[in-house]
Amino acid sequence: MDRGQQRRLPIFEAAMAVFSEKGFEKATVDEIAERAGVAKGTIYYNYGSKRELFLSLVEEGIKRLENAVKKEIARRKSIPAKLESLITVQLRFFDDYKNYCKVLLSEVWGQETRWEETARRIRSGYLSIIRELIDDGRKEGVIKKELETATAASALFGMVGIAALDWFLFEKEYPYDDILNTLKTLFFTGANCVKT
Amino acid sequence: MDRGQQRRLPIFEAAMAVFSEKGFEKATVDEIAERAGVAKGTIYYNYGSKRELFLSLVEEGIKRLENAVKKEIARRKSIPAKLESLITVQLRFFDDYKNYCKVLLSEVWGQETRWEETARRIRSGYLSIIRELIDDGRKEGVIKKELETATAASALFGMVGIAALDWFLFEKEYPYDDILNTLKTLFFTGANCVKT
Amino acid sequence: MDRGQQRRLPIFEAAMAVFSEKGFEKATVDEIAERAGVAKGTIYYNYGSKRELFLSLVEEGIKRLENAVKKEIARRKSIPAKLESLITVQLRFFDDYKNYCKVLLSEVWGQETRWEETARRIRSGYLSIIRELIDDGRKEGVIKKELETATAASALFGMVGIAALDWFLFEKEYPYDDILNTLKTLFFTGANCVKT
Amino acid sequence: MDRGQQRRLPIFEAAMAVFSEKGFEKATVDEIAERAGVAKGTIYYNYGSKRELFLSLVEEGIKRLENAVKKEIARRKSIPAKLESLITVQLRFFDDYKNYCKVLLSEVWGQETRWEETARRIRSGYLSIIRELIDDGRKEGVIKKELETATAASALFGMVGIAALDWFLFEKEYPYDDILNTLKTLFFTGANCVKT
DNA sequence: GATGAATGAGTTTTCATTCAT
DNA sequence: AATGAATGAAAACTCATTCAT
Repeated sequence: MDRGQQRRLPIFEAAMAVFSEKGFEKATVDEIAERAGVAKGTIYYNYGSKRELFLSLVEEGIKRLENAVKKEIARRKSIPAKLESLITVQLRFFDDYKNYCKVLLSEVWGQETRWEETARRIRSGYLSIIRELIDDGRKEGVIKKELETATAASALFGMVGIAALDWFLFEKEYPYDDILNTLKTLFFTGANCVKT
Repeated sequence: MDRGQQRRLPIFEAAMAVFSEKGFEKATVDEIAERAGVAKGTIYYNYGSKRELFLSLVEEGIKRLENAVKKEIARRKSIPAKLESLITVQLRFFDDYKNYCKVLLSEVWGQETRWEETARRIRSGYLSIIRELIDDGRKEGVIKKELETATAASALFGMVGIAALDWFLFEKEYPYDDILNTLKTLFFTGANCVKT
Repeated sequence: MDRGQQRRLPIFEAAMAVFSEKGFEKATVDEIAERAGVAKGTIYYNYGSKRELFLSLVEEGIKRLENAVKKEIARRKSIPAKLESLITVQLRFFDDYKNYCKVLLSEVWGQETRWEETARRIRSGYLSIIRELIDDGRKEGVIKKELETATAASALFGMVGIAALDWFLFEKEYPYDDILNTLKTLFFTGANCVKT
Repeated sequence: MDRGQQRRLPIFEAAMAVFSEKGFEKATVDEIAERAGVAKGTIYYNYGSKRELFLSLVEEGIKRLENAVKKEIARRKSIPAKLESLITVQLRFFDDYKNYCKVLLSEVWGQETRWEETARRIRSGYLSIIRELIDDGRKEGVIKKELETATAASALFGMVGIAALDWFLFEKEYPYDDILNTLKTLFFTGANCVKT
């Protein structure tokens, strides 16, 4: 949402809806225009091209996720506490912006050739937040040294993201808190029972 | 590969290549035909439509993953050992079929409306293997009871899948074995250091 | 330049530049406005339409050519002297207004259906000046009677115009005066050597 | 007319008609398709793009003109006779292919930026034939030495071309032979009466 | 069985023009 | 008088699919 033009908001929201329902290719500018209640030309007047509209959407979303995460992390002292709120925030974000996350995963994570630069920026932007936390944790001795940082970061993102999507999109039988707890337990202490 | 027609194999492989490079929409039947070294009509003769070709590809792939996993799992006795080989096999599969996995993630996971039935089948097909293992493990007392089964299954799939994709597609600086070990450690014992 | 509005001049000049660079169709009102440093609406306020702007440009140009030619012609007494200065003036005009002449040739001479009335007026306006001179010359016995007047007029316009364009747009290796002399020699005494 | 596909000919001819009536920009592929009696896709199947279709038209035309001229020139012995038949052939060509010539002049001569390479090739291709003749004539002493070759060549092309166009497109009151004679007389002996 | 020329519905994009301010 | 955001008709081009050979 770069500037305050009132025309951009409805377009932005219609675009989010259509892109997440249809994917980038199947989404048509006609439909976005119709849902936004503006003429097709207005979209081009404001965004230049379908691709630009899409990218501005993606950028905006990731910015929101990063901000939300950074804000929460700053509040916590210990690394584990920071990682815990990262899980909480990412899960909530995936819930709040289901559609956006679907788009993110399917278009941007999937077809790196087409969104090359944007994809790379998004990935490294968000993942490096996680990576830094894990790295700091390893140095402080609260995170296992034997974990390879980058892999652990991707894994954390993946476990939260995929679990969230599967839950939001397909199964809803068990409560939200169960997911959150399961993910935290899994990440911090693993699946194995501690032998006593 | 339904039957043994020699025409189908080159088409199948060309399709895999093109779909994974371009995604379903951007891939053209013309290009698949050219790479397969057959005429465009031949594709329609053998597969009926672009969509059918794509779906047969997806089905075949998931069948291979399921078979590989089931075979390895059958060899192991204990649940943890079975889960360990599941991680190994899935990681290897993502490495062997990077392109296919990219397609899987971006097209099938992303746009459930369009591939609805197929997507659902794939997800529940593969995920239910994991779920069963986890469930059995909980009953046997080797997997933590407090984990919600479906979430843990999705999380396992997601951590392995996303870590694998990030590694294969973007960063390759650290050895394959590090990933494998990191993922196993993470899943079984978590990231936290054990206090002594 | 119909009236003295200061807004019209910059638009007029920007339009000349853009039309001659891009041609009528490829030229956009947006670009003309930008180069003129006015808002798009201002162009419509002053000229009504893109077409009107273009035509006013064309009219103005041809008026200038006609005036220049008529003024010089009036200074000379003999028909040959008048024709000689017509060649000189037309050549200079094509040099001074290269861009305009390009537009004239490509848009107005080419597509008579679209500018019908204007094209006809321009052609007959300027050509009839030449025709009259040739006709008078024939009557006076200084121009060959066997020449068909209209053809000779067109030919004179064409030889000067095309030679000028080719020189201004493509080759510049030989001096301006050579062209002028060559054209005069050619028109008055022809290419053949006089047998002695 | 590269190959013998029967579909290309009607498209080629419809394109010639539409381009010469409307000019390159105003001509629509839809209209060409309709007039050719084929589907729009067929045009793209055969020519790749509107631009390519146009250029293939232009190339083909200039090839025909060059061939016609070269053939006639080869038949004559003396330079003046060769130049005379050049005039004859060019005039006839402009008559036979009025529409093509209109396109040639208005699009290719006019907007050199857009057809750059093609325009340059056409111009130098045909003009260099004329230039060589004039150069040879100067060396042999049958063409006036004081004429600058390139200018004389452009002038000859221009006088024949513009006179032809003006006649074919606007005035038809006087017979074809008058034009031919007028042009020959003008080029070889000039407009001035020989003083006796 | 295989082919590839032909099709036409569907998409993105452009841009002259309008009109409320 | 001047502006520029908004419009929507029009155009180039793509490509899955068909079908005569």
